[in-house]
Amino acid sequence: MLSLKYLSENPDLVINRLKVKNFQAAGIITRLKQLDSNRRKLQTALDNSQSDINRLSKQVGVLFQQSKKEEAEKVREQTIKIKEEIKNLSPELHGIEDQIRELLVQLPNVPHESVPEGVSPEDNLLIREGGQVPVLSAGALSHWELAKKYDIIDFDLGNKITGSGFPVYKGKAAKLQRALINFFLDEASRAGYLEIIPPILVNEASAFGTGQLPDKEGQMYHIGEDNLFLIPTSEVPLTNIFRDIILLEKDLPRKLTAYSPCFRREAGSYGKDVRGLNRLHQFDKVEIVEVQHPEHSYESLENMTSHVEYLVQKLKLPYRIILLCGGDMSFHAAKTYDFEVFSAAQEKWLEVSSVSNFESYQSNRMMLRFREDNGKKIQQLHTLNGSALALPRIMAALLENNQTKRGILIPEILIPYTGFEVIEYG
RNA sequence: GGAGAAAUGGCAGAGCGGUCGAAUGCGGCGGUCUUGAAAACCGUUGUUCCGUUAUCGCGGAACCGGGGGUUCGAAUCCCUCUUUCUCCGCCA
Repeated sequence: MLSLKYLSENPDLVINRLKVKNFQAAGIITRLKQLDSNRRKLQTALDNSQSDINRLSKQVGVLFQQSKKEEAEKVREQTIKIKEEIKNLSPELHGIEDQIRELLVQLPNVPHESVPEGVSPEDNLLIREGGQVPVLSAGALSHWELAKKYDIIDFDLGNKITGSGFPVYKGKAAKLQRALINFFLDEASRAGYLEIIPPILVNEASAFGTGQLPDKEGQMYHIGEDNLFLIPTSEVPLTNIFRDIILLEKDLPRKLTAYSPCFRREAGSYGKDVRGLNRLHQFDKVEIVEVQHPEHSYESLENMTSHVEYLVQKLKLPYRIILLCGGDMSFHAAKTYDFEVFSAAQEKWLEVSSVSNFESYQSNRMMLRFREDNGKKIQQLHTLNGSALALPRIMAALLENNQTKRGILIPEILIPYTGFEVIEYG
Protein backbone atom coordinates (compact mmCIF):
# COMPACT_ATOMS: atom_id res chain seq x y z
CA MET A 1 0.00 0.00 0.00
CA LEU A 2 0.98 3.61 -0.32
CA SER A 3 2.01 5.41 2.83
CA LEU A 4 -0.14 8.16 4.29
CA LYS A 5 2.88 10.40 4.34
CA TYR A 6 3.49 9.97 0.63
CA LEU A 7 -0.18 10.53 -0.14
CA SER A 8 -0.45 13.69 1.87
CA GLU A 9 2.72 15.09 0.30
CA ASN A 10 1.86 14.19 -3.31
CA PRO A 11 -1.92 13.95 -3.63
CA ASP A 12 -2.11 15.36 -7.15
CA LEU A 13 0.73 13.26 -8.44
CA VAL A 14 -0.94 10.11 -7.12
CA ILE A 15 -4.31 11.08 -8.57
CA ASN A 16 -2.76 11.77 -11.99
CA ARG A 17 -0.59 8.70 -12.11
CA LEU A 18 -3.41 6.43 -11.05
CA LYS A 19 -5.39 7.61 -14.05
CA VAL A 20 -2.87 5.58 -16.05
CA LYS A 21 -4.33 2.58 -14.24
CA ASN A 22 -7.82 3.91 -14.94
CA PHE A 23 -8.34 4.43 -11.25
CA GLN A 24 -10.11 7.47 -9.83
CA ALA A 25 -8.35 8.14 -6.55
CA ALA A 26 -9.51 11.65 -5.69
CA GLY A 27 -12.44 10.56 -3.53
CA ILE A 28 -10.46 8.13 -1.44
CA ILE A 29 -7.62 10.58 -1.00
CA THR A 30 -9.92 13.35 0.19
CA ARG A 31 -11.52 10.97 2.65
CA LEU A 32 -8.12 9.83 3.87
CA LYS A 33 -7.06 13.40 4.42
CA GLN A 34 -10.06 14.03 6.67
CA LEU A 35 -9.59 10.81 8.58
CA ASP A 36 -5.90 11.48 9.08
CA SER A 37 -6.52 14.94 10.46
CA ASN A 38 -9.07 13.47 12.88
CA ARG A 39 -6.63 10.78 13.78
CA ARG A 40 -3.96 13.32 14.67
CA LYS A 41 -6.32 15.33 16.84
CA LEU A 42 -7.48 12.25 18.68
CA GLN A 43 -3.96 10.97 19.09
CA THR A 44 -2.85 14.24 20.62
CA ALA A 45 -5.83 14.37 22.99
CA LEU A 46 -5.31 10.77 24.01
CA ASP A 47 -1.58 11.23 24.57
CA ASN A 48 -2.26 14.24 26.78
CA SER A 49 -4.82 12.39 28.88
CA GLN A 50 -2.51 9.45 29.25
CA SER A 51 0.28 11.79 30.24
CA ASP A 52 -1.95 13.24 32.98
CA ILE A 53 -2.74 9.78 34.29
CA ASN A 54 0.92 8.87 34.37
CA ARG A 55 1.78 12.00 36.28
CA LEU A 56 -1.03 11.57 38.82
CA SER A 57 -0.24 7.91 39.31
CA LYS A 58 3.28 8.77 40.30
CA GLN A 59 1.92 11.25 42.81
CA VAL A 60 -0.32 8.59 44.32
CA GLY A 61 2.64 6.30 44.66
CA VAL A 62 4.72 8.91 46.44
CA LEU A 63 1.85 9.91 48.75
CA PHE A 64 1.18 6.32 49.74
CA GLN A 65 4.81 5.88 50.56
CA GLN A 66 4.67 8.90 52.83
CA SER A 67 1.45 7.40 54.25
CA LYS A 68 -0.57 10.46 53.33
CA LYS A 69 -3.62 8.37 52.62
CA GLU A 70 -6.19 11.09 52.39
CA GLU A 71 -4.24 13.14 49.88
CA ALA A 72 -3.57 10.06 47.84
CA GLU A 73 -7.27 9.34 47.82
CA LYS A 74 -7.95 12.85 46.51
CA VAL A 75 -5.49 12.51 43.65
CA ARG A 76 -6.91 9.14 42.80
CA GLU A 77 -10.35 10.66 42.39
CA GLN A 78 -8.95 13.07 39.84
CA THR A 79 -7.96 10.21 37.60
CA ILE A 80 -11.50 8.87 37.33
CA LYS A 81 -12.68 11.52 34.91
CA ILE A 82 -9.55 11.31 32.77
CA LYS A 83 -9.87 7.55 32.55
CA GLU A 84 -13.42 7.97 31.37
CA GLU A 85 -12.14 10.21 28.57
CA ILE A 86 -9.55 7.68 27.52
CA LYS A 87 -12.16 4.97 27.49
CA ASN A 88 -14.20 7.01 25.03
CA LEU A 89 -11.43 8.28 22.81
CA SER A 90 -9.47 5.09 22.50
CA PRO A 91 -12.06 3.04 20.55
CA GLU A 92 -12.76 6.07 18.43
CA LEU A 93 -9.10 6.30 17.47
CA HIS A 94 -8.94 2.59 16.67
CA GLY A 95 -12.04 2.93 14.54
CA ILE A 96 -10.45 5.69 12.53
CA GLU A 97 -7.22 3.77 12.14
CA ASP A 98 -9.18 0.81 10.81
CA GLN A 99 -11.00 3.02 8.33
CA ILE A 100 -7.70 4.49 7.17
CA ARG A 101 -6.23 1.05 6.63
CA GLU A 102 -9.30 -0.08 4.73
CA LEU A 103 -9.05 2.88 2.39
CA LEU A 104 -5.30 2.62 1.93
CA VAL A 105 -5.65 -0.98 0.87
CA GLN A 106 -8.10 0.08 -1.83
CA LEU A 107 -5.55 2.29 -3.57
CA PRO A 108 -3.49 0.54 -6.24
CA ASN A 109 0.22 1.15 -6.56
CA VAL A 110 1.29 4.20 -8.52
CA PRO A 111 2.66 3.20 -11.93
CA HIS A 112 6.16 4.26 -12.88
CA GLU A 113 6.41 7.17 -15.30
CA SER A 114 7.56 4.86 -18.08
CA VAL A 115 4.35 2.83 -17.93
CA PRO A 116 2.14 3.51 -20.95
CA GLU A 117 -1.50 4.45 -20.58
CA GLY A 118 -4.05 1.96 -21.73
CA VAL A 119 -6.97 -0.18 -20.79
CA SER A 120 -6.34 -3.59 -22.34
CA PRO A 121 -3.56 -5.88 -23.57
CA GLU A 122 -3.70 -4.15 -26.96
CA ASP A 123 -2.15 -1.11 -25.36
CA ASN A 124 0.87 -3.01 -24.07
CA LEU A 125 4.24 -2.18 -25.54
CA LEU A 126 6.42 -4.73 -27.31
CA ILE A 127 9.94 -4.21 -25.98
CA ARG A 128 11.98 -6.97 -27.60
CA GLU A 129 11.52 -10.27 -29.27
CA GLY A 130 13.87 -13.10 -30.00
CA GLY A 131 14.20 -16.69 -31.08
CA GLN A 132 12.86 -18.40 -34.18
CA VAL A 133 9.25 -19.39 -34.60
CA PRO A 134 9.51 -22.99 -35.84
CA VAL A 135 7.77 -24.09 -39.01
CA LEU A 136 5.88 -27.24 -38.13
CA SER A 137 4.90 -29.80 -40.70
CA ALA A 138 1.24 -30.28 -41.47
CA GLY A 139 -0.54 -32.31 -38.83
CA ALA A 140 1.52 -30.96 -35.98
CA LEU A 141 0.00 -31.81 -32.63
CA SER A 142 -0.90 -29.65 -29.67
CA HIS A 143 0.93 -30.42 -26.45
CA TRP A 144 -2.10 -32.18 -24.96
CA GLU A 145 -2.21 -34.44 -27.99
CA LEU A 146 1.53 -35.03 -27.77
CA ALA A 147 1.15 -35.75 -24.06
CA LYS A 148 -1.29 -38.49 -24.88
CA LYS A 149 0.63 -39.83 -27.87
CA TYR A 150 3.82 -40.31 -25.87
CA ASP A 151 1.95 -41.06 -22.63
CA ILE A 152 3.90 -38.53 -20.63
CA ILE A 153 1.28 -36.21 -19.12
CA ASP A 154 -2.04 -37.64 -17.96
CA PHE A 155 -4.83 -35.13 -17.48
CA ASP A 156 -7.53 -37.75 -16.94
CA LEU A 157 -5.55 -39.36 -14.19
CA GLY A 158 -5.25 -36.00 -12.50
CA ASN A 159 -9.01 -35.60 -12.78
CA LYS A 160 -9.46 -38.92 -11.08
CA ILE A 161 -7.02 -38.27 -8.25
CA THR A 162 -7.86 -34.64 -7.60
CA GLY A 163 -9.83 -32.76 -10.22
CA SER A 164 -9.29 -30.73 -13.33
CA GLY A 165 -6.14 -28.64 -13.44
CA PHE A 166 -3.99 -31.17 -11.60
CA PRO A 167 -2.13 -33.10 -14.30
CA VAL A 168 0.07 -36.11 -13.65
CA TYR A 169 3.52 -36.05 -15.26
CA LYS A 170 4.98 -39.43 -16.10
CA GLY A 171 8.33 -40.78 -17.23
CA LYS A 172 10.24 -38.42 -19.47
CA ALA A 173 7.86 -35.50 -18.88
CA ALA A 174 8.41 -35.86 -15.13
CA LYS A 175 12.15 -35.94 -15.73
CA LEU A 176 12.00 -33.00 -18.10
CA GLN A 177 10.05 -31.05 -15.51
CA ARG A 178 12.68 -31.82 -12.89
CA ALA A 179 15.43 -30.92 -15.36
CA LEU A 180 13.86 -27.53 -15.98
CA ILE A 181 13.57 -26.84 -12.27
CA ASN A 182 17.21 -27.73 -11.71
CA PHE A 183 18.35 -25.71 -14.69
CA PHE A 184 16.43 -22.65 -13.52
CA LEU A 185 17.66 -22.95 -9.95
CA ASP A 186 21.27 -23.42 -11.04
CA GLU A 187 21.10 -20.37 -13.27
CA ALA A 188 19.52 -18.31 -10.50
CA SER A 189 22.30 -19.34 -8.12
CA ARG A 190 24.89 -18.37 -10.70
CA ALA A 191 23.20 -14.99 -10.98
CA GLY A 192 23.58 -14.45 -7.26
CA TYR A 193 20.20 -15.49 -5.90
CA LEU A 194 20.25 -17.39 -2.62
CA GLU A 195 18.38 -20.65 -2.97
CA ILE A 196 15.54 -21.18 -0.50
CA ILE A 197 13.05 -23.95 0.15
CA PRO A 198 10.12 -22.07 1.69
CA PRO A 199 6.92 -23.28 3.33
CA ILE A 200 4.13 -23.65 0.81
CA LEU A 201 1.46 -22.82 3.36
CA VAL A 202 1.42 -19.28 4.73
CA ASN A 203 -0.52 -17.45 7.41
CA GLU A 204 -2.74 -14.40 7.06
CA ALA A 205 -0.02 -11.89 7.90
CA SER A 206 2.16 -13.18 5.07
CA ALA A 207 -0.70 -13.24 2.60
CA PHE A 208 -1.45 -9.65 3.56
CA GLY A 209 2.17 -8.61 3.31
CA THR A 210 2.57 -9.36 -0.37
CA GLY A 211 -0.96 -8.23 -1.21
CA GLN A 212 -2.91 -11.47 -1.72
CA LEU A 213 -5.19 -10.44 1.13
CA PRO A 214 -7.66 -8.92 1.39
CA ASP A 215 -8.66 -8.52 -2.25
CA LYS A 216 -7.39 -11.70 -3.92
CA GLU A 217 -8.63 -14.07 -1.25
CA GLY A 218 -10.72 -16.06 -3.70
CA GLN A 219 -7.65 -16.98 -5.73
CA MET A 220 -6.02 -18.92 -2.92
CA TYR A 221 -6.81 -22.31 -1.48
CA HIS A 222 -7.59 -21.82 2.18
CA ILE A 223 -7.11 -24.39 4.93
CA GLY A 224 -9.91 -23.28 7.21
CA GLU A 225 -9.09 -25.50 10.15
CA ASP A 226 -5.66 -23.90 10.59
CA ASN A 227 -6.36 -20.62 8.80
CA LEU A 228 -3.50 -21.11 6.35
CA PHE A 229 -3.27 -20.48 2.64
CA LEU A 230 -1.60 -22.55 -0.07
CA ILE A 231 0.80 -20.22 -1.82
CA PRO A 232 -0.17 -18.99 -5.31
CA THR A 233 3.55 -18.24 -5.85
CA SER A 234 6.68 -18.51 -3.73
CA GLU A 235 6.87 -14.73 -3.95
CA VAL A 236 4.69 -14.83 -0.83
CA PRO A 237 6.96 -16.78 1.54
CA LEU A 238 10.15 -15.41 -0.04
CA THR A 239 9.24 -11.75 0.31
CA ASN A 240 7.77 -12.29 3.76
CA ILE A 241 11.15 -13.53 4.94
CA PHE A 242 11.85 -9.81 5.28
CA ARG A 243 8.61 -8.85 7.03
CA ASP A 244 9.16 -6.61 10.09
CA ILE A 245 12.87 -6.37 9.39
CA ILE A 246 15.26 -3.44 9.27
CA LEU A 247 18.11 -4.34 6.93
CA LEU A 248 21.43 -2.53 6.71
CA GLU A 249 22.17 -0.57 3.56
CA LYS A 250 25.49 -2.37 3.11
CA ASP A 251 23.64 -5.70 2.91
CA LEU A 252 21.58 -4.61 -0.11
CA PRO A 253 20.41 -5.96 -2.41
CA ARG A 254 19.11 -9.25 -1.06
CA LYS A 255 18.34 -11.74 -3.81
CA LEU A 256 16.43 -14.98 -3.26
CA THR A 257 15.22 -17.80 -5.44
CA ALA A 258 13.02 -20.79 -4.81
CA TYR A 259 11.30 -23.60 -6.57
CA SER A 260 7.82 -24.35 -5.32
CA PRO A 261 4.55 -25.76 -6.46
CA CYS A 262 1.96 -23.01 -6.81
CA PHE A 263 -1.76 -23.29 -6.23
CA ARG A 264 -4.43 -21.14 -7.77
CA ARG A 265 -8.16 -21.60 -7.65
CA GLU A 266 -8.58 -19.66 -10.91
CA ALA A 267 -12.18 -19.07 -9.93
CA GLY A 268 -14.09 -17.72 -12.88
CA SER A 269 -11.71 -18.67 -15.66
CA TYR A 270 -13.28 -21.10 -18.09
CA GLY A 271 -13.12 -21.48 -21.82
CA LYS A 272 -10.58 -22.42 -24.41
CA ASP A 273 -7.53 -20.84 -22.78
CA VAL A 274 -7.56 -23.49 -20.09
CA ARG A 275 -6.78 -26.51 -22.29
CA GLY A 276 -3.90 -28.77 -21.49
CA LEU A 277 -1.15 -27.07 -19.53
CA ASN A 278 -2.26 -23.56 -20.38
CA ARG A 279 -3.95 -22.89 -17.04
CA LEU A 280 -3.69 -25.16 -14.02
CA HIS A 281 -4.66 -25.21 -10.37
CA GLN A 282 -1.28 -26.64 -9.40
CA PHE A 283 1.92 -25.87 -11.22
CA ASP A 284 5.64 -25.62 -10.63
CA LYS A 285 7.57 -22.40 -10.73
CA VAL A 286 11.00 -21.06 -9.94
CA GLU A 287 10.74 -17.55 -8.59
CA ILE A 288 13.31 -14.81 -8.12
CA VAL A 289 12.82 -12.11 -5.50
CA GLU A 290 14.88 -9.06 -4.79
CA VAL A 291 14.87 -6.49 -2.01
CA GLN A 292 16.64 -3.38 -3.17
CA HIS A 293 17.53 0.23 -2.35
CA PRO A 294 14.89 2.59 -3.80
CA GLU A 295 17.48 4.29 -5.96
CA HIS A 296 18.56 1.06 -7.64
CA SER A 297 15.32 -0.88 -7.95
CA TYR A 298 14.78 -0.05 -11.60
CA GLU A 299 18.26 -1.27 -12.48
CA SER A 300 17.32 -4.45 -10.68
CA LEU A 301 14.13 -4.73 -12.69
CA GLU A 302 16.18 -4.62 -15.89
CA ASN A 303 18.68 -7.13 -14.53
CA MET A 304 15.94 -9.54 -13.56
CA THR A 305 14.41 -9.15 -16.99
CA SER A 306 17.77 -9.93 -18.60
CA HIS A 307 18.09 -13.01 -16.43
CA VAL A 308 14.71 -14.31 -17.57
CA GLU A 309 15.54 -13.47 -21.16
CA TYR A 310 18.73 -15.49 -20.89
CA LEU A 311 16.71 -18.51 -19.75
CA VAL A 312 14.27 -18.47 -22.66
CA GLN A 313 17.13 -17.90 -25.06
CA LYS A 314 18.99 -20.94 -23.72
CA LEU A 315 15.83 -22.98 -24.19
CA LYS A 316 15.71 -21.71 -27.80
CA LEU A 317 12.12 -20.63 -27.45
CA PRO A 318 10.66 -17.81 -29.54
CA TYR A 319 9.81 -15.09 -27.05
CA ARG A 320 8.71 -11.54 -26.68
CA ILE A 321 9.02 -9.09 -23.82
CA ILE A 322 6.08 -6.83 -23.21
CA LEU A 323 5.79 -3.75 -21.07
CA LEU A 324 2.34 -3.81 -19.55
CA CYS A 325 0.17 -0.75 -19.86
CA GLY A 326 -1.51 0.76 -16.82
CA GLY A 327 -4.79 -0.99 -17.39
CA ASP A 328 -3.27 -4.46 -17.79
CA MET A 329 -0.94 -4.25 -14.79
CA SER A 330 -1.61 -5.83 -11.48
CA PHE A 331 -2.99 -3.76 -8.64
CA HIS A 332 0.26 -3.87 -6.68
CA ALA A 333 2.92 -3.36 -9.32
CA ALA A 334 4.59 -0.11 -10.33
CA LYS A 335 6.05 -1.58 -13.52
CA THR A 336 5.78 -5.01 -15.07
CA TYR A 337 7.40 -6.83 -17.96
CA ASP A 338 5.65 -9.93 -19.18
CA PHE A 339 7.46 -12.69 -21.05
CA GLU A 340 5.58 -14.72 -23.59
CA VAL A 341 6.81 -17.73 -25.55
CA PHE A 342 5.25 -18.93 -28.76
CA SER A 343 3.66 -22.33 -28.64
CA ALA A 344 3.74 -23.29 -32.28
CA ALA A 345 1.00 -25.88 -32.61
CA GLN A 346 -1.58 -23.84 -30.70
CA GLU A 347 -0.19 -20.80 -32.49
CA LYS A 348 -0.45 -18.88 -29.26
CA TRP A 349 1.75 -16.65 -27.20
CA LEU A 350 1.80 -17.97 -23.65
CA GLU A 351 2.77 -15.88 -20.64
CA VAL A 352 5.62 -17.62 -18.83
CA SER A 353 6.98 -14.87 -16.66
CA SER A 354 5.99 -11.61 -15.13
CA VAL A 355 8.73 -9.43 -13.69
CA SER A 356 7.64 -6.55 -11.51
CA ASN A 357 8.89 -3.74 -9.36
CA PHE A 358 6.53 -3.10 -6.47
CA GLU A 359 8.54 -0.17 -5.18
CA SER A 360 7.53 0.32 -1.54
CA TYR A 361 3.99 -1.00 -1.95
CA GLN A 362 4.73 -4.35 -0.33
CA SER A 363 7.37 -3.06 2.07
CA ASN A 364 4.90 -0.55 3.48
CA ARG A 365 2.54 -3.39 4.18
CA MET A 366 5.14 -5.56 5.80
CA MET A 367 7.30 -2.95 7.51
CA LEU A 368 10.36 -3.85 5.50
CA ARG A 369 12.99 -1.12 5.79
CA PHE A 370 16.70 -0.42 5.82
CA ARG A 371 19.03 1.75 7.84
CA GLU A 372 21.25 4.09 5.87
CA ASP A 373 24.99 3.53 6.09
CA ASN A 374 25.86 7.09 6.98
CA GLY A 375 23.48 7.62 9.86
CA LYS A 376 20.43 6.54 11.65
CA LYS A 377 17.79 7.33 9.06
CA ILE A 378 15.45 4.52 8.16
CA GLN A 379 13.80 4.20 4.75
CA GLN A 380 11.37 1.91 3.00
CA LEU A 381 12.88 -0.65 0.66
CA HIS A 382 11.71 -1.67 -2.77
CA THR A 383 10.68 -5.23 -3.53
CA LEU A 384 10.75 -6.97 -6.89
CA ASN A 385 9.95 -10.40 -8.14
CA GLY A 386 9.70 -12.42 -11.28
CA SER A 387 9.05 -15.91 -12.53
CA ALA A 388 12.21 -17.57 -13.72
CA LEU A 389 10.28 -19.45 -14.95
CA ALA A 390 6.77 -20.90 -14.71
CA LEU A 391 7.00 -24.48 -15.88
CA PRO A 392 3.80 -25.70 -17.56
CA ARG A 393 3.71 -23.27 -20.46
CA ILE A 394 7.43 -23.73 -21.02
CA MET A 395 6.74 -27.44 -21.15
CA ALA A 396 3.85 -26.87 -23.56
CA ALA A 397 5.98 -24.77 -25.90
CA LEU A 398 8.91 -27.19 -25.75
CA LEU A 399 6.69 -30.15 -26.61
CA GLU A 400 4.93 -28.39 -29.44
CA ASN A 401 7.88 -26.53 -30.95
CA ASN A 402 10.35 -29.40 -30.76
CA GLN A 403 8.16 -32.16 -32.17
CA THR A 404 9.75 -34.07 -35.03
CA LYS A 405 9.23 -37.38 -36.78
CA ARG A 406 11.63 -39.12 -34.43
CA GLY A 407 10.10 -37.60 -31.31
CA ILE A 408 10.33 -34.49 -29.18
CA LEU A 409 13.82 -33.06 -29.03
CA ILE A 410 15.19 -31.84 -25.72
CA PRO A 411 16.99 -28.47 -25.89
CA GLU A 412 20.72 -28.91 -25.73
CA ILE A 413 21.13 -26.97 -22.51
CA LEU A 414 18.84 -29.45 -20.72
CA ILE A 415 20.39 -32.69 -21.89
CA PRO A 416 22.90 -32.83 -19.04
CA TYR A 417 19.92 -32.49 -16.73
CA THR A 418 17.55 -34.97 -18.39
CA GLY A 419 20.08 -37.58 -19.43
CA PHE A 420 18.15 -38.12 -22.69
CA GLU A 421 17.93 -36.22 -25.95
CA VAL A 422 14.52 -37.12 -27.25
CA ILE A 423 11.09 -38.17 -26.05
CA GLU A 424 9.99 -41.01 -28.27
CA TYR A 425 7.58 -43.91 -28.21
CA GLY A 426 7.83 -46.46 -25.42
C1' G B 1 -3.03 -35.78 20.89
C1' G B 2 -2.10 -35.62 26.82
C1' A B 3 0.89 -33.37 31.13
C1' G B 4 4.25 -29.58 32.69
C1' A B 5 7.66 -25.18 31.94
C1' A B 6 8.66 -20.83 29.37
C1' A B 7 8.43 -16.29 25.80
C1' U B 8 12.13 -9.50 28.11
C1' G B 9 16.15 -4.83 23.68
C1' G B 10 20.89 -7.25 17.78
C1' C B 11 22.21 -11.69 21.11
C1' A B 12 22.68 -13.71 26.19
C1' G B 13 20.19 -12.71 30.65
C1' A B 14 18.15 -10.01 35.46
C1' G B 15 13.70 -7.78 37.05
C1' C B 16 7.89 -10.71 39.30
C1' G B 17 2.78 -4.22 41.30
C1' G B 18 5.18 2.20 41.77
C1' U B 19 10.38 6.99 39.51
C1' C B 20 11.65 0.37 34.46
C1' G B 21 12.56 1.63 27.95
C1' A B 22 14.01 -1.83 31.50
C1' A B 23 20.28 -4.08 35.57
C1' U B 24 24.53 -6.75 33.76
C1' G B 25 27.45 -9.12 29.93
C1' C B 26 28.42 -9.65 24.66
C1' G B 27 28.01 -7.26 20.08
C1' G B 28 27.60 -2.36 17.37
C1' C B 29 29.05 2.89 17.08
C1' G B 30 32.29 7.17 18.83
C1' G B 31 36.66 8.48 21.58
C1' U B 32 41.46 8.09 24.65
C1' C B 33 46.00 5.38 24.20
C1' U B 34 49.15 3.38 19.75
C1' U B 35 53.45 4.35 13.89
C1' G B 36 48.98 1.08 12.89
C1' A B 37 46.10 -2.74 15.08
C1' A B 38 44.79 -5.53 19.42
C1' A B 39 44.08 -5.07 24.60
C1' A B 40 42.57 -1.66 28.32
C1' C B 41 39.70 2.54 29.68
C1' C B 42 35.67 6.32 28.81
C1' G B 43 31.17 7.51 26.36
C1' U B 44 27.04 5.99 23.37
C1' U B 45 23.35 2.37 21.53
C1' G B 46 15.72 0.19 19.77
C1' U B 47 11.07 1.01 17.05
C1' U B 48 6.27 3.41 16.10
C1' C B 49 2.87 7.48 16.73
C1' C B 50 1.68 12.78 18.21
C1' G B 51 3.51 17.78 18.91
C1' U B 52 7.46 21.32 17.92
C1' U B 53 11.57 22.55 14.67
C1' A B 54 14.84 24.89 8.31
C1' U B 55 18.10 20.82 10.44
C1' C B 56 20.68 18.46 14.78
C1' G B 57 17.20 18.26 18.45
C1' C B 58 13.50 18.74 22.12
C1' G B 59 8.63 17.46 24.69
C1' G B 60 4.68 13.73 25.07
C1' A B 61 2.45 8.69 24.17
C1' A B 62 2.92 3.45 23.11
C1' C B 63 5.76 -1.08 22.76
C1' C B 64 9.05 -6.62 27.69
C1' G B 65 5.32 -13.06 22.07
C1' G B 66 -0.27 -11.31 20.11
C1' G B 67 -5.13 -9.73 21.98
C1' G B 68 -8.27 -8.53 26.19
C1' G B 69 -8.94 -7.56 31.60
C1' U B 70 -7.89 -6.01 37.00
C1' U B 71 -5.51 -1.43 39.23
C1' C B 72 -4.62 5.46 40.65
C1' G B 73 -0.32 2.69 38.52
C1' A B 74 1.38 -3.72 35.03
C1' A B 75 7.40 -6.42 32.03
C1' U B 76 5.46 -7.95 36.95
C1' C B 77 -1.51 -10.14 38.67
C1' C B 78 -5.87 -12.55 35.73
C1' C B 79 -8.12 -14.52 30.96
C1' U B 80 -7.24 -16.01 25.99
C1' C B 81 -4.48 -17.11 21.57
C1' U B 82 0.27 -18.24 19.31
C1' U B 83 5.08 -20.15 19.60
C1' U B 84 9.19 -22.75 21.99
C1' C B 85 11.20 -26.41 25.43
C1' U B 86 10.74 -31.12 28.59
C1' C B 87 8.10 -35.81 29.43
C1' C B 88 4.33 -39.44 27.48
C1' G B 89 1.71 -41.23 23.05
C1' C B 90 1.71 -41.52 17.65
C1' C B 91 4.49 -41.09 13.17
C1' A B 92 7.46 -39.84 7.59
